[in-house]
Amino acid sequence: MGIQERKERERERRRQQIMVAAKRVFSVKGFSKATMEDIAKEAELSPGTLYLYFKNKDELYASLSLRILQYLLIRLEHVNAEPDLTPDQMIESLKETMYDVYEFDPLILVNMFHLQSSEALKNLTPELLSEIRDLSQNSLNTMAKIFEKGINNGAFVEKNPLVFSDIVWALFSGIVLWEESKRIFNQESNSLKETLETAFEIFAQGIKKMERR
Amino acid sequence: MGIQERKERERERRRQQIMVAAKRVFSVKGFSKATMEDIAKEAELSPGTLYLYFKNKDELYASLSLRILQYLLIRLEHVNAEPDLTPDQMIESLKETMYDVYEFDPLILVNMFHLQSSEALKNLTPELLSEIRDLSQNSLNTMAKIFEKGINNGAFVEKNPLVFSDIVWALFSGIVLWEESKRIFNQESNSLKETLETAFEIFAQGIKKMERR
Amino acid sequence: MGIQERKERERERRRQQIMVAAKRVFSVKGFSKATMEDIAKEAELSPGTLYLYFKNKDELYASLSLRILQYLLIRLEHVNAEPDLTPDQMIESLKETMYDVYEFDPLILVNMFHLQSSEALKNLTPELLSEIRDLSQNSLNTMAKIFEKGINNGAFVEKNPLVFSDIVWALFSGIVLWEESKRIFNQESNSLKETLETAFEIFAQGIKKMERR
Amino acid sequence: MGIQERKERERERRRQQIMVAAKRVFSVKGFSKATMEDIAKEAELSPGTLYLYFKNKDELYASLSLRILQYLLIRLEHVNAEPDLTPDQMIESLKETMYDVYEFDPLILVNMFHLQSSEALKNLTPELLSEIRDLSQNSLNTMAKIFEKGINNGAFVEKNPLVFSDIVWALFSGIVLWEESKRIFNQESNSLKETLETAFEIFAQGIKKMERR
DNA sequence: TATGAATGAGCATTCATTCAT
DNA sequence: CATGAATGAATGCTCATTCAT
Repeated sequence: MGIQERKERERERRRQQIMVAAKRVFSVKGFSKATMEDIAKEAELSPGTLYLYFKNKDELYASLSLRILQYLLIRLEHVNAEPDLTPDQMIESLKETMYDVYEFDPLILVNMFHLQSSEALKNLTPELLSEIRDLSQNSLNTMAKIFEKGINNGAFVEKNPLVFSDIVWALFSGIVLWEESKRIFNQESNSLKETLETAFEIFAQGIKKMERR
Repeated sequence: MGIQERKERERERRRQQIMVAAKRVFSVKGFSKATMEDIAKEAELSPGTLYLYFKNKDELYASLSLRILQYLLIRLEHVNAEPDLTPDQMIESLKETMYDVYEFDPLILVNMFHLQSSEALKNLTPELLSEIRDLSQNSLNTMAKIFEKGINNGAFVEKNPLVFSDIVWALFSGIVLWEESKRIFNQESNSLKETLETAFEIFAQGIKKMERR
Repeated sequence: MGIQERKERERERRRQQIMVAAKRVFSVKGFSKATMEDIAKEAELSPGTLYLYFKNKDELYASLSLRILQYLLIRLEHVNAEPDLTPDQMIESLKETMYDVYEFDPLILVNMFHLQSSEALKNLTPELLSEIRDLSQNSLNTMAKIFEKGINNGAFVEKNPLVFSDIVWALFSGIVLWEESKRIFNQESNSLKETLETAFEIFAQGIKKMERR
Repeated sequence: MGIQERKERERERRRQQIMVAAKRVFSVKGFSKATMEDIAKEAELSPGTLYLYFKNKDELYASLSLRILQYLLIRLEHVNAEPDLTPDQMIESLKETMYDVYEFDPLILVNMFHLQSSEALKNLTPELLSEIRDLSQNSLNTMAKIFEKGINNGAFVEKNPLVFSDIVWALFSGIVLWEESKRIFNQESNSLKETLETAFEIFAQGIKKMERR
């Protein structure tokens, strides 16, 4: 391993260290209320150091979203790679993927919609921006491929697979946000798992072609 | 009309004027990047005036959410009041309600999740907070009642009506957020209407009890 | 009584009403933290009305000091007018005057030193400013005359009567301020009356020419 | 000298630099009219820097009072430590202490009564608050001890030493305030030194037990 | 005269970012 | 590379004062 490579590795370790700290802080305080100093303290580094690894606060934030999108894509490709899934198995597999994404990073997902603000996008490097775009595009496409199979083999009603993907992702995001918001407003709430379970079950029923004789 | 009443009306008009301006500004900039001065300018008032009608920035923001929740509740109660809906009609009716809510205030809804931050809740008057709580509770309950009917007359599979309500609301929120975020990332996107249409259709299929002979 | 005069009287009544309210509010909150709206509410008037009777906040404040200075002068002239006081009676009389001044307006006196700020003086009309100057000058002179008598009839040690006056007034102001500040810091404090009593007793002893044999 | 210690020393220097600037600005403008930016400019620092060393404006202000109280206490303990003072020497010593306190910080003393506002106390850290309390308590007690000696050895009339202390402090504060206020109102004024001289002389005469043969 | 809604300058405080060490 | 003190622009909010009614 060359010295160059070792350095690169070391640098990556630091980045991760910062991102882990940032995730924790953003989760608790939200994007705006979290300060760079909070994050620096959590990472046991000084504020200045953060700027050696991330151009600015927005970029640090966006990098977190990148990470979860990467994880999502890997999981979806895994589902897609598996041959011979029955429709029910496929939906089940998607459900588990979503649930794992949630476990991987429950609160960042909630906050990921911070990126919606076109103001927030202004401070991102074009590279990071397009990386995020590509990743989410790829995730959607992979999901669409999964549904395409189902349609092709006659298991699913004929619909645009891309719309199916949208609905799955929206369903998932919506449920996470919704549960979270109910928790905060202290309203009785079914567990995320239960709601997710039911939602996907309903979804599965809905897209299965009912056999008629 | 008494002088008292006239004043009250005038005051309400001003509040609306401010809220309309605030909605526009928050929509474009998001909560944190929008300044009170931005909003004042948009409303063609001075910053100080805003504080005559809203205790602080958070409260102004929350008032916007209140408005849409009020509209939602009214629409849902309307659906619930209609007798003799077939399952399909009911789902159709819900879909239209959601779509109208979106038209009523497309972007605030996207941002409504700002309220999730428990930090944001700190600056709200308890009255406003409980009003928001009650409204969303009532909306959920009304939606649940609608599903209860469907379950009772055997049209729907037996499931907790409250979970159904959650899913509808989450589905809706999720789709709006998702479409919005795709628009911002410049990804090709199906129209909101189309996605909503399909999603509710799938949902309807999923919860209907299939008659077999 | 002419209509002109009646109006003048009415105007004076309003002024007094405002000053009474102002005194109460300034006493509780201090000059800076008291707002014109606070005072208006206390006077059951609107903020705008205050400005019909007082040019600005500083002037309203200064008018209060004027009132107590007027009261002080009247009392001192009374003491001076009394013939044939023994040294002890004279000091006693001064002590009571000071105590009554305190009772007349305990907290404004404490705050009267707000006027020391040369910034505060900038907003006063020259008339009001010179009125305050004259009144305090007169009070001092009257006090000095009282001491002059004591010196002339051999009862007091020979010293500049004006310095005596200064000391009396400073002693009094200091004690009031000091007691007040100890009260706020929750330190055990002798009652104002007791401290005043002792202080004047000491003062009397100090300036009396002790004749023996 | 360790690096830790050097930093601490540097930090203390900055604090002093800010306090010196603050003293100047508060003296001229008074607490409310002085802005943090004024002080920053005077200290040739930026506004933000002030907050690295003082929690807020109130705390910066209170720290000034602390300093003078510390100086007072040291001087008083010095007086108390000296053995074999005659009554006259003791009073002389107190007078000089007071005069030096005035020289040390003439105008802050005038403003020290800003702390009387219970509103002002709200923003202070409990630590600072209790430090101020303890210091003034100790100063009073030390002064009381000084008088106790005088009473014990029969030189002073028998009176509560604490009341004596109160009077001395009040006398001093009162004179400073009074001189200052006369200066502002452009009234002819005896010099502080002369008034102080006379006042203490009178005080000394008043508390001395007159020897009779 | 009296009102009180509206004003807008003013200010304390925060915090992302920089840079000398 | 790492630091963390310093920066200073930015912003929410206040309140003395005005003025149309």
